[in-house]
Amino acid sequence: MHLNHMWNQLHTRRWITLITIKDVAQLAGVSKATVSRVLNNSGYVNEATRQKVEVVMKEHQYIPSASAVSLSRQETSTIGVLVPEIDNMFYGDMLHGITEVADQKELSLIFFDTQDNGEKEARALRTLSQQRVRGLILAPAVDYSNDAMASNLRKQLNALNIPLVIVDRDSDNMPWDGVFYENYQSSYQAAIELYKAGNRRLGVITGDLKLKIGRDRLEGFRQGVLDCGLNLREEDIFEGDFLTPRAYELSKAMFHSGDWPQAIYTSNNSTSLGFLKATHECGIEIGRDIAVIGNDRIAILDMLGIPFSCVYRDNHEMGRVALRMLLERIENPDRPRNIYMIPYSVQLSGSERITK
Amino acid sequence: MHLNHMWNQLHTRRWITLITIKDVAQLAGVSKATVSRVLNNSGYVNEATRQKVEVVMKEHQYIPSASAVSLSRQETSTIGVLVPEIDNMFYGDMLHGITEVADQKELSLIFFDTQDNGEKEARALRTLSQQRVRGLILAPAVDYSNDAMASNLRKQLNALNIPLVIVDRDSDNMPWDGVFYENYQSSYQAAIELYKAGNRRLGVITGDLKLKIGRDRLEGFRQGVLDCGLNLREEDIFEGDFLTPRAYELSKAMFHSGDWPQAIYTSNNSTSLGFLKATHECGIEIGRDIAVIGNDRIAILDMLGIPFSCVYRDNHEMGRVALRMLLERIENPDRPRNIYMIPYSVQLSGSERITK
DNA sequence: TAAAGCGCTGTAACCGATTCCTTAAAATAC
DNA sequence: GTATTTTAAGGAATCGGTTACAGCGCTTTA
Repeated sequence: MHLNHMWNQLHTRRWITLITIKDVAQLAGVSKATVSRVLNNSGYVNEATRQKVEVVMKEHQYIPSASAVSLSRQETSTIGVLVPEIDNMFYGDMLHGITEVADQKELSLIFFDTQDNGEKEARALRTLSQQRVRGLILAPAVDYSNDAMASNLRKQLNALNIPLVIVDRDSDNMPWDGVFYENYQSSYQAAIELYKAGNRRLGVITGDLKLKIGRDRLEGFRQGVLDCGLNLREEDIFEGDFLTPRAYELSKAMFHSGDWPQAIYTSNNSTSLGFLKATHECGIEIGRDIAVIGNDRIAILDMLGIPFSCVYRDNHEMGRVALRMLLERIENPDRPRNIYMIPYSVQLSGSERITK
Repeated sequence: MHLNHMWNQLHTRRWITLITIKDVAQLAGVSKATVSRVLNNSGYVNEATRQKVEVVMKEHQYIPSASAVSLSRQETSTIGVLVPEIDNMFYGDMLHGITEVADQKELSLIFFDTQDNGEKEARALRTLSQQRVRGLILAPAVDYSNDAMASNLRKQLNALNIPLVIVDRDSDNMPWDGVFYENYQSSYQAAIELYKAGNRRLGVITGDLKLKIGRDRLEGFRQGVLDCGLNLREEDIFEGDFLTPRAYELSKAMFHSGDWPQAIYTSNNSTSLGFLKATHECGIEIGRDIAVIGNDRIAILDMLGIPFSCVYRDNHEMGRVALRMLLERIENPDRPRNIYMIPYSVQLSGSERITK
């Protein structure tokens, strides 16, 4: 109280030099070591001494410096989180799940948005490494087994040698833990559902096929179509990139061509939106002119009562699981690689069927 | 390369002790000070020496510890970001804007989701203070001039004495910089638009009136109604909380009552969604049974071609402005308080009018 | 030719914590 | 009453950087 006041006087409006452990020690008439023991509840401290120190700490609002603690303990209590586009609801939900667990475990999160850009991802990794984060949750921007940047990024990640959980976007032959989604199976299921609803000519707007997640969704769907005794025509495969604008363009072109599949599978939420935008603009009516099933749920559509069938997973849960898994890895660095597959759910609303 | 290898052997699968400045110095045959000079491009360094050091750094993938740097420099390069609910698109967009600028300026973000909870906010502030963040962007969970928790939080923020920008949610008599939105005026405008569209009995689903932002939107709307020569009936003011479930309940009750205003103003995006959900469930048709204008744009509705008129601002821009403002404050702690009002836009789509 | 200045580098103190080691007093055992 | 253990607290090294200062060789200037 008194000290703070003095400092305020000295450098008004400047960065206030916060009170340090040394100050607390002096004010309480003990050594730094003792204050540290009080702080961490470690070792022997006489009850009276503890009280004395605690009073001083409270009175002066002592807050230990995380940098100093990290430096001397040789570890931080921050977790890195890296996602490709935070303005996609999917990652918002996931991040929410992560923050929930982080809050419980008193961890801080350092956050990066890589904007689907491999170079930004590399930069972010470097920064995270400087920060000496305790662990990392990574939703990669690129396919780590494929992309041109990949080998660099892999090297970087290996060099970091940090507890790591990959979320959402799998790559082949990765040594790291992961929380993924049954991309193949859910997409397979999407085909089945479209078939069961009576559609016989099926199409798909794919995601980015440079990503394994994109290929898996296409191949799962394709296999589903085949197993229904149908075939997936080449011209009914529209190669997208998981983003809205491209899906929109593809869909519009498709409708303008005048010839399209009875039913379409859209590979993620952004793709679905692009598709829906096009249907609206082209005067196409779902349930009359075309049927659709999407990957990813779009909560707003449900609220509005707009029928939109989908296969999806719990994004929120995905975030929670990811951080929990990371913590287990941190606890036990030697345990074998762990992969958790978030199960998919099917939500049928009628949009997968042509009724009119 | 060689060193890393050795370490890998020693403690396999353990946290690798990264190479330090001391190691680099030794390997390059110079002192720590010289390495530091190379690192920061400060002071005199002979070109040959610089080369030598840089080679060693590159070869051994030297990455300086942020904790050590912060400790000795007495400042960090991290910014704290605190939002009430990251799974609301609004904050996702804002965060995106923030990350954009942070990336340019090579700043790290420490992120917290307070879930509209004052206690979590207090905890987060404590953690941020430990982290000695360079500055803080805060979208408060509570009204700092009103709420029961407020005085504690205010005290805490004052104690932190950290460069601070408040975003989105204003409070009275706050000494801090802020980036806000023309809540009063935009809501006033909403009333005007509803009037111009021919509606004469207007209603509102408010936000949380414990928040200034909620009160401003209500009062702006009320004044607008009055200035149109109408009055805002008490029974046409539905007191919500900015969240979807409550707005949904209120709207449903309103429709069940059989008597409702010609036009409704919904106070934010979540409120709009609750309202829309209710209209759908109750078989109410917008444009026939009721007109609506919302605060906040809902991008998906535009894509789907669902008419939804609104007053709104650029959330993305809001994030960018906030961080830029924060950086200016950090540069110049003595400058007078700065407030930026994000202008509002009006988007009319027909939903503000009853045509059938 | 001596003093001053410049370019370059190293030594050592420091930032704010933790922790090992030591010492001393108090409590307990024999 | 002495030996041993337990409790309590301080001194000092340490973590990995930054930076003020000193020193040295060489060039420039009076």
